[in-house]
Amino acid sequence: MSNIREVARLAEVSVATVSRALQQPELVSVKTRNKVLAAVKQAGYQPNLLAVKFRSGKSHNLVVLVPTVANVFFARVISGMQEAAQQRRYSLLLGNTMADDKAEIAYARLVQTSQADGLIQLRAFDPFASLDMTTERLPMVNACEVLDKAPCPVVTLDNRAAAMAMTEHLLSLGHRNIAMIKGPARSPLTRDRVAGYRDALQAAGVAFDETLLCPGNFTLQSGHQATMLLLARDQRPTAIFCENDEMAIGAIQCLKQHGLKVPDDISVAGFDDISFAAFTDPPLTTVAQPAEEFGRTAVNLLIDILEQKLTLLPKVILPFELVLRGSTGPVKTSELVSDTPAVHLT
Amino acid sequence: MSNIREVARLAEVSVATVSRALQQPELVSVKTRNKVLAAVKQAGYQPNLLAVKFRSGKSHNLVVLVPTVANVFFARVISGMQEAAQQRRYSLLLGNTMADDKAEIAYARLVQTSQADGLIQLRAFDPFASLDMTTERLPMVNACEVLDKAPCPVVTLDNRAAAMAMTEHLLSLGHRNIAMIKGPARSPLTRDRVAGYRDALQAAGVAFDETLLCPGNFTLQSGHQATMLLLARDQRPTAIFCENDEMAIGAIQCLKQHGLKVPDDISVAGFDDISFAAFTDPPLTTVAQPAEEFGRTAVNLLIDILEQKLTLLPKVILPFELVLRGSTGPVKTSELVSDTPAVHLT
DNA sequence: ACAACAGATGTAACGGATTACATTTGAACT
DNA sequence: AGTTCAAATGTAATCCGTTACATCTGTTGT
Repeated sequence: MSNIREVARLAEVSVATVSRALQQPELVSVKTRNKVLAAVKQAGYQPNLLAVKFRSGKSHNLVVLVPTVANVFFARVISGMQEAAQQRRYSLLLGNTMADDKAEIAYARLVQTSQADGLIQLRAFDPFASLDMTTERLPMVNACEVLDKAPCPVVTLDNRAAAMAMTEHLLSLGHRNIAMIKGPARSPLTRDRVAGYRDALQAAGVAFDETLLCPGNFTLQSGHQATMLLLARDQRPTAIFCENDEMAIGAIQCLKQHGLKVPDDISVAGFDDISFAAFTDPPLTTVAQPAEEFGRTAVNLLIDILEQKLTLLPKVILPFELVLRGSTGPVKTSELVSDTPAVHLT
Repeated sequence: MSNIREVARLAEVSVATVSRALQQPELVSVKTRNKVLAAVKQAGYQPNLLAVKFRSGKSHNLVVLVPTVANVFFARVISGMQEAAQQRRYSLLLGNTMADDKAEIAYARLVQTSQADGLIQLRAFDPFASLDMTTERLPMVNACEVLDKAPCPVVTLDNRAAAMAMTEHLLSLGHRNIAMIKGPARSPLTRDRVAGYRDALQAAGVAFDETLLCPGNFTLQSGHQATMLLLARDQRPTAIFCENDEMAIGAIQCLKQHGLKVPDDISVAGFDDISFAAFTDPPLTTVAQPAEEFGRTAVNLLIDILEQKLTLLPKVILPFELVLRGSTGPVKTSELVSDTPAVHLT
């Protein structure tokens, strides 16, 4: 690979002139510039950007920590990141961490060792916290699943309000016996969605029943399994609110396998509005999140920090939207009579 | 950030000794090593890997060009890549290119400018070909959708045989009027799958009908749209073979919306075996591809080339598997009588 | 004709780690 | 004690582009 000295030799100028001709063309004469450009062409010269990065101390890389790219929602977030990063001439180093703390800490080291300038975390975990930090805090943005008191800017959505809105929708259809299939117990995201669900129940004067909360892990399978448990109950729920669409799709399949009709027998709602949500049978009622916008915002925020265009650490809250499709419907009157004696007796 | 000189000063040794103590511990005395390690700790020293990479000329980064990460199949491929890359201590620079040649060429420049050591392309396009190459060929591996005469190792699957196998399955169920929803026309992948489909028809003595080939673009929507066109025909197909699962899911939804039963009225088959395939109603019959294995193999191959563990350029062909689920079934006898007079008349 | 000054170009230091080569240290042996 | 040799360590060059500073060239004004 030819280097700048080779070009300088061919153009019969100094290396400084070559560098200037390519960086700030207005600083060299037209004649020299042409000579240099000709030499560049002749030598097939490509500046070694590893050298440029080394000298400048900036890698122009961003680490992205994703619990799993196989999740359709995260895939959309990554698309958005990609778009923003490309526009601002940064590259993304992808870390598919399977939500493993150790793996995330290993990726965080890319920032510590100057291989990346900053990090975007899509999970409620601070990988820098466990790094022996003699230095100051490294640049980071936390998006989607955010830490309660993140030491960095966050991009999130009012999960509590969103879950409340969806629960209110189900309540308005007459459902009183609403199950929720949650995410992993420790996640603040899950906690907030459960809180929103409880808010809505409370506002409607419906008693909260802890046993209607089923653990899941955001996969199709876990939605299926949780639904099996719900169907085994003495008193079946009339609606199931899943914390993401994958689990909702798993739930719908389980219900059908047991000969139940959605929404006639049981309503199902999801969260995220992945592309498949509009293609289930019936189409899935869900909470739409602006996934790509999450990605774009997180990247732009991080780059703003890196380029010092930002002084304070903002908290961006993106809007959600209730998408009502066919998987939720009014509770059956027969259900009210047969399955919920409490209502009948009052 | 402290550097190696700082550590050398603290440990009262030379920078060379510090470097050796950290790289090849057997070359320094135990006493010195301990002094150095203490100094490293005290200084909070982290080697600047940008400097290491610059000096070594190896970035230990690989560019991955993906048409779209939002596609579930590619998401799985990326997971596999990630896994292999991490094991061999490489990082992945993700390029979500939307199948845009210009974007891909831009990413290819990362390799040309030493920011990445090699490139993995998941599409049938050579981004290096359009780069003014005074130098030799840059390291690349082509996987999944491969070029006909790729100037590099490829990892692929016998798409022709796979499509033939699935078509044979449909033929064995009595279907004679089998539509195919294709991918983009120019893709060799699509061409091969169409060829396999034709092979099977020919072997079974069934006439090939060009109008049964519908263009699609691998999205849910395109599967839906193509199916609309098929349903508008005078003579409806009794089976639809889609070149990926997303399109098959779109097709199933469309059929249901028109009051048709799958597979009783029309059978549907897909390709890829994405996680959602097992959760459709009915579950989707499809061709399983070892997606993660594609990713792992591509990465390992590329790294082998980079580390010169490979002399010739191999072509790896991974196995496929027919996954028979509920979306395909025997053709209805009534169909044979009413809808396919050609069969009746012979 | 000369001073003053801007514009163009060159020289060399710099960034941080690695490593070839040179030098020192110390142990083992006669 | 002196020689030999291996082990340990140090010195300085190197990777490649950028840029502060120095120098040179040519123009303008008096």
